[in-house]
Amino acid sequence: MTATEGPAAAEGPAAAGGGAPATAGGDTPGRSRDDTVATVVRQWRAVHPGLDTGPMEIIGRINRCAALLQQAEDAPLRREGLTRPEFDLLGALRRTGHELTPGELARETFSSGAAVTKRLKQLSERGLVERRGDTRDRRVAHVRLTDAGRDLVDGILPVQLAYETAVLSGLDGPERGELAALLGELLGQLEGRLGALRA
Amino acid sequence: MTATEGPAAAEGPAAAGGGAPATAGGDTPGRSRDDTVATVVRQWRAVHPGLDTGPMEIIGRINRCAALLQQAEDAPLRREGLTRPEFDLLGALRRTGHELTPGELARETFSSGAAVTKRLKQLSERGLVERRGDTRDRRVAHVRLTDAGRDLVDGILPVQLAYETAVLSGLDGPERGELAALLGELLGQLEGRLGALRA
DNA sequence: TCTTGTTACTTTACAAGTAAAATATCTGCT
DNA sequence: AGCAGATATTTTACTTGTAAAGTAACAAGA
Repeated sequence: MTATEGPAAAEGPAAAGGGAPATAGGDTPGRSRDDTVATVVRQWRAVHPGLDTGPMEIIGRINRCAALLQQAEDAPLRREGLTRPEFDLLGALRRTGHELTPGELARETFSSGAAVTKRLKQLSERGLVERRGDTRDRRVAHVRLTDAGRDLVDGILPVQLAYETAVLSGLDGPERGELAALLGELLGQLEGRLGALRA
Repeated sequence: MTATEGPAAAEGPAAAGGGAPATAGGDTPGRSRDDTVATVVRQWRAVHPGLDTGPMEIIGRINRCAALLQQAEDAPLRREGLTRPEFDLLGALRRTGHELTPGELARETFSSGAAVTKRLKQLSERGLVERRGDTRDRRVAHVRLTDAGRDLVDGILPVQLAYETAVLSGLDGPERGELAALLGELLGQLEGRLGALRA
């Protein structure tokens, strides 16, 4: 984002900047609840009328949504004494269905190796994961869920999904589909191209 | 997100879950770059066929996009020796155009008061902000940008916006407009209703 | 005027992540 | 065999955020 769209500051007016007005849910009845980003972008435009604040409308909102969603969704996890990164780690083991090495967990989980090391230590102290050394290559470890770990994940997952469904219930079916598709396209591009941009 | 959509783990298939298929840019020529979330959701569905993984497609992607965007966009800021939260704070002062109290900065910036206190300390040591006590109420302080602070923000902002534009260039104009509108609607709902849900 | 409650901000103790260095082990070549 | 360079993971030192307590100052009623 431009200036202020971290989890912290926000940006941009309603739907101006980018391109076309909303396709589907732009100006339906009770919809247009003005979001914080709209206000922030308005302020920026008043101060710097020349700048194209379009990107703020997307990036600012993504960041702000991510922050709010995370805060909200941490609740069910905390009830079970897990942080999200911890749950992500356990979830990676659960959904792949097999053992993973710390390195694979780091990649799967988009976090650093050092962070994974720390989490594994805690999770294994809690009896949720177990590790075993590779017999061929003694540098590598293999991590697997214990029964308790698997049960914990399986118990939380439906609750989380139900909670998420409730959180998204403000959008109707078609809107959710559109949003998912657009985000998927953006994400695909970001994942494919960001390395290049960064260089 | 459900299980794994923090900045860490991801989720869900392409566009299935939610509702309608993509409105505009669903299956155009070279588009459908498969994103990580799609893979993750596929894995979850294989393990738990009964669960509705729809929310993952949105929430997982928002989180992942936020993580990638943040990493990418930190670059221009770091060049100037700022973290994003620091820039957000300076930006809040710049875009409002007047002094703010620490408390207002915390609200404007969506961060805790303690965090603002720390940042202000560092930023004023660097000569980017100044503080003065309120004469009426000696509990409150007023923070303002120094000239150096203002120049720094004004110098970075265009670079950031240009960078963001480049990052979003994978989407065409109408898609960007749609995405901004949908995110705006979601965010409006989240900001208005999350407190209620949390309760 | 005391004193109770609130507000504004800061401090402290602590949890968690990161980058860079450290360890240990493997691979391929000579 | 022996060594140079890669890999896999952990360790260390440090940064930053948070929650909770602490400090200071205001407001309003008894």
